[in-house]
Amino acid sequence: MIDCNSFFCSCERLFDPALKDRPVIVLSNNDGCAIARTNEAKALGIKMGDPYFKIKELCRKNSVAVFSSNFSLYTNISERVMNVLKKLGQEIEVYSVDEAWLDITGITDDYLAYGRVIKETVEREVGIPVGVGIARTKTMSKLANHIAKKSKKSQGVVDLSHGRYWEAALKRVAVGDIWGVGARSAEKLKALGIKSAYDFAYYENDVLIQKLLTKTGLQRKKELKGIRCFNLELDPDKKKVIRSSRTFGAPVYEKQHLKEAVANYITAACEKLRAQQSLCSTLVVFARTSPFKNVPQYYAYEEADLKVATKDTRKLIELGWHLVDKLFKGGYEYKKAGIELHRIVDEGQSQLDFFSKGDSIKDECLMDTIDQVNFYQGGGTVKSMACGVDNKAWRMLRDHKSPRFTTSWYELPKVK
DNA sequence: TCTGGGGTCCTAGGACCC
DNA sequence: TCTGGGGTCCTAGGACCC
Repeated sequence: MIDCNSFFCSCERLFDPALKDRPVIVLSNNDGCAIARTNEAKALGIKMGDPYFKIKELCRKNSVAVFSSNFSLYTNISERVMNVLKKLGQEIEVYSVDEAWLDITGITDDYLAYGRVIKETVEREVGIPVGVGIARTKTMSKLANHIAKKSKKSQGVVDLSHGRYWEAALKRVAVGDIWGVGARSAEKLKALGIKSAYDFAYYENDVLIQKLLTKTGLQRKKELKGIRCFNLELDPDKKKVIRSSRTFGAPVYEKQHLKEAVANYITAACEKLRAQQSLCSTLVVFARTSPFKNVPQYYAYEEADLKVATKDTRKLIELGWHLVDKLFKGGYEYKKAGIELHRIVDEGQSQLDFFSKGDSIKDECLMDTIDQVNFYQGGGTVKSMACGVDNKAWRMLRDHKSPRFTTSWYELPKVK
């Protein structure tokens, strides 16, 4: 298991060496809360998910470098990391933007040394620091990675593939830090006297564990003892749900603005839908007021089915607007809206309807062409007028965004 | 003024079938 | 006195992940 350290922050540091040793944080959309922190920032007491307005003063006093999230940059750097990793193992499963599992079975007889090679290679070729955890199962390698992050002595690489440090490792990790054991499960286990990963692995009543934590919970327990239950997923499944939602930069009061936002979200979701060669036949639209604000609250949710599945942005926008008409109530401060595409099926496998038509060849060609134009000319070059022109009323706030150094010709770093 | 976004898997229970 | 047995599909909600 290879995991990038403070990934988003490390991406920002990559293009500004002066940030080395300085505390750095990256904020969520709308500059809402902290979603990535370097160790220096963690040491200042900044927690994951802390609202920015609450820590602003702390950041100013300690000259914390603050960034809005810059996902085009992070995604691109992530691809580079994964490409380097691919060359270093037999098989790879990219687990998230900053994590991957690599199968290094039989590549070496010294896994610890090879782990260091992996770490050094990524750092040299991409410039992103990583931690490496090596073990026989996914759950154990996650645990090894967890220790690699915490223990200074390990220098970022921990090998638990042999028995030597295995017990000690289980004893030093709290049960709630096991991959897949969240707060709720940890609480239930505590009631049984299980505190460490070691207690968990050696708890004798498997039937009770399955009852409390379901099948996957028991599988994780087995994995701690080296019994493999989760394999590398080399061919990731297509998405079964595609969601797009945003908090607004400013509250929205007008139906027309809500419709614009919804049209934009549908556009983004449909691009993903077409990219995985799927169709969908259920659309969900929701909108809500801010639960943090002392104003009249309203949560609205509507869904509708199409007779025949589609990937045509225009059809779904039309349906989406219809749903906004149904759910909109005036007099509320809308702070967030979103859409979901459900009942997703593969192209060519959708159920036809005797009386209604699916997407025509012409529709499909139009969508393909728009996707290609937007790919080569930049997102949003061609879009539906339904998406609005300036979106000023509700657009996201991003006051601290770094340039898209690696994905926009206009924002390339300058060399003096 | 002010608190993110996008996913997956599992289970129980309802509804239905023969 | 007193009404079987075996199965599937779907959905909502819980829990978890990054």
